[in-house]
This record gives sequence, structure tokens and C-alpha cells, in this order.
Amino acid sequence: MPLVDLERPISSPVIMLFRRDLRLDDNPALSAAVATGQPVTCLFVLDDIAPGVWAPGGAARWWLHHSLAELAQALRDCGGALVLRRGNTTDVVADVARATSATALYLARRYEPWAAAQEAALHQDLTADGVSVHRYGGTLVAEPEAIHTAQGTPFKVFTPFYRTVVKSLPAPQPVAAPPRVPAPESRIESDALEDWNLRPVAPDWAGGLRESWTPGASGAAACLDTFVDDAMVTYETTRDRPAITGTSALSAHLHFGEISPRRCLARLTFAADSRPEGASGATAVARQLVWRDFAHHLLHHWPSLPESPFRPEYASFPWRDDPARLRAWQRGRTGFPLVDAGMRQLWHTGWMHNRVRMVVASFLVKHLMIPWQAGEAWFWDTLVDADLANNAANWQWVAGCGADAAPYFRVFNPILQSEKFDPQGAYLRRWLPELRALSDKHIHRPWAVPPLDLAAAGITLGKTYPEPIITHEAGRARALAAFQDWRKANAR
DNA sequence: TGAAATGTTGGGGCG
DNA sequence: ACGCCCCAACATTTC
Repeated sequence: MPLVDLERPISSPVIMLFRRDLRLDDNPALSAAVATGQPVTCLFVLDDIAPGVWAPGGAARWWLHHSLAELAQALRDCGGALVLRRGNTTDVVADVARATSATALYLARRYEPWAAAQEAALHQDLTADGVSVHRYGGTLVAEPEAIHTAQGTPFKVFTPFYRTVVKSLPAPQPVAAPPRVPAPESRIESDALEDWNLRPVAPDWAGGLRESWTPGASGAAACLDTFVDDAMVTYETTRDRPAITGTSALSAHLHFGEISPRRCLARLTFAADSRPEGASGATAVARQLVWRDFAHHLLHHWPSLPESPFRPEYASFPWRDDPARLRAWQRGRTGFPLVDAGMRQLWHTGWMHNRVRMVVASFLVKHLMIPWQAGEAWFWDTLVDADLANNAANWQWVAGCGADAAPYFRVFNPILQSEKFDPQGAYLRRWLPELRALSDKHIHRPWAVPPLDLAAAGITLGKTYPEPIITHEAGRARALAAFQDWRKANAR
């Protein structure tokens, strides 16, 4: 044996940096780290101090706690260990690399502007220290570099983007979880998850979250199973019914990377093959996964997406500063039952049905003319699935200033939407107990209920339930007029 | 992934 | 029997 080999460490451990890929299954970075045959230091860094970071809100932090707890257990079950550290990611990883004599770092890329900058810094600092950096995908269906127009430019319209993804994609072949993730013999120090205080203590407002969700990879897999078994076949119609569990409810699991979109696609494809009547539902939900990709591609190519309108002319749109109505919207006290039910579902469970998200968002930016960024910020603070790319792209879509956006004059009628998608008022009654006694006919518009019926239902408008903070007709007319004036002024 | 206003058509009541 | 009107139902356009 050549002498030089004796000078090398007997083993050269590697680091797997978990970020938003809190799973073992179909995790290409982890699989590559394990495939080195070396011991793997699994690391998660709580880094919400980096510049430009949108620090996670309370609901997302609660979810993160439980997701990390499950990841740590899953790693223990296969011979591994998860090291938790807090601080600047680059500094922490460099420290851990020195402490473990690591020669390589594996990670899955992210798409937030600050995260991309962080990856560049990691690459620079660690390479200088003699640590090779290996960056993988796996978080999206397709990487931004792989999808572009014939001219080589990024897509700005969803449908051609979708077609290109479908056309250029091989059948998804998820990578199975490694059977063992061998930890180094000498352990390095880890923070205790409890000490991070990701969960609320006093007051403990997380009861609604606990009732609603099972964070973690096993919860994610169960969620997908339930969808495929129960909802997939009728997805196209029941997805719009907020009183029904008609959607996948995978958003937060996907956000934290507890399940990969390719794993979802593979499962959907298999299910559609074995159950032809479910094929159209499987395609429709797969399309939603591609919307998620679209948002991430947009953020990748337009890093200012969370702050600035994609269509720059909207910077001069005459938005209104209206703190009182913003607060009424946030607290579910607008006087429009579907809007209020949605905002209360959000507050209680950290999640809102997608159809209702569109209605409440339209109400904020059109009827109230409050800047979309205010809605984006509230969703960011309260959603368990708060995701920089999805949140920014979807708010801009509703506001009309985004890529492939709904035109500004497309105003949702919160009453019609309510009657159409919650005809029996089941969703309204679930979240607005004070309106429960109203009839199916009356519950969508309490302000128009005859006084005797109101009294019989125990309702005093302005006391037990708010008067509408604006009428639909006035809000709609004001928004359309402002839009027309602005366009005229803009055309000059 | 909209709604409202406006236009068109056709059936039925009715003088 | 006929023409007129009303209006629901559907289609188109406009915001």
C-alpha cells in the first residue's frame, strides 16, 4: 500500500445539510452523501438572522419543530443522528466541518434569493477550506435551468411552462430512502430542539394546529395516501368545495420537503394507471404541483417577486392605506361570511382552502384596495405552508400585477362564491358559530336577512356579527374606477 | 381559477 | 289565429 494513504484519515466523513428537505425518501443529496460510504454528519441550522431572510412566522415555526423531531427520530432509526445548531449557516457549517474533519458537504438547493446567496457563500468558504460542496435538486419537479422558452428565456405564462415541463420530463423515478445513514463514531454537540422554543408556550395558541395537522414525513405520506384513496377521483369538482376534504392538503408537507413532488407524481401516476377513473383527477392535481414549480422558477429569475410587482407599472397603482379595514380582514370581521370564515380558518388551523384564499385575497386587494404585500405578510405570518415563492406569486396573481395574472377587473363576488361553493353553508357554520342558526338561503348575506329571521337566529348585526365593512357593489365599483383612472394616467 | 351588463332567442300568456 | 309583450335561458361583451 502506498505510503501516502497512511497519511490520510482512515475515514473522511461528510456533512449532509438538511434545509427544506426534511425527509429521507427521494432525497438525492442525502442519497449521494450516503453513497460515499463515509459516515454522515446530518446537520440542521436554524438561521433566521441572515440578511434578506423572511423569518418563518409562528405557525411555520411550530410545524418546523415537529418536522425536525420526526426527522431526528427517522435518522436514529437508521443508525444516524441529527445535529442541531443555531446561527449563521456558513459559519456553522464551517465549524462543523472543522470539528468533524469533513471533506465534503451535501445539500439540496433552495430558490429564495437569500438562500441562493447563502449557497454561493458556502461554496466559496468551504472550497477554500478544502471541503467539496455538492448541491442537488429534488425539491421541484424540474430545475429552473431545465425549463425555458425556445429563445432561452424564462417562461412568464403558465400554460406553455406547463407543457414544456410535461414534455421534457422523464417518468418520475424517486430514489428510495437509504436503509442506513451511518453517523460518525465521535459525536459533536447539538442544541436541544426544545431550547429553540419553536413552539408557543404562554399562551399556547397551537391547539388548532395540533388538531389539524401531523407534521413530518410519515404524516406527509399518510396525507398523500388519503388523497389518492378518498379524494383523487372527484378532485376536479370537490377541490372547490371548502366544506369538503377535496384537496390534497399537502402544501405544508411540500414546503418543508417532508415529501418530494416527484414522489407525489410517481404515486399519482401509479394510482391513475391502476384506476382509470382517477386519471383526470391525478392530472389536475399534478398540474397544481407544476404551479408550485412555476412560482419557484419565477422567484429564481425575479428575486424581487416578494416585494415588488412583477409588472413594474403597478408600482404606481393607487393602493389605499386602511389599517382599520386591514385589521378587520385579518381577524375575520369583514361582515362577509365567506371571507370571515376563511380568515378564521387560517387563524385557527394555519391553513385555508385554496378557493377561499382566492376570495379573501381578491377582497383585500380589490374591494379594500389594500396593497397585496399586506396580505402576503399576513399569510406569511399565519400559514403553516408559508412559502416565499408560492405566497408571492399567488398574491401577485390575484392582484393582477403578476406573471400570467388575473386581470385587475376580475373581481370575485364573495357572496356568489359562497353560494356556489358552499351552498349548504357548512363551511360558514364551521367557522362562524354566531351565524349557525341562519338558513342555507340567508347565511351567505346576513345584512340582507329580514329582522325577524335575524332575531330568531340570535344575531344582532354590529354586535354578534359585524356589519359589512364595505358593500360589494361599492367596493367593486371603486376598484374598477380606480383601475380605469390609473390605466388612463399610465397610458400617457 | 370572474362577474355584470348587454344582446339574442324562443316559448307561452294574453288581448 | 295572430301579434305583442314578458322573461327566462343562454350567448356575447365589457369591465
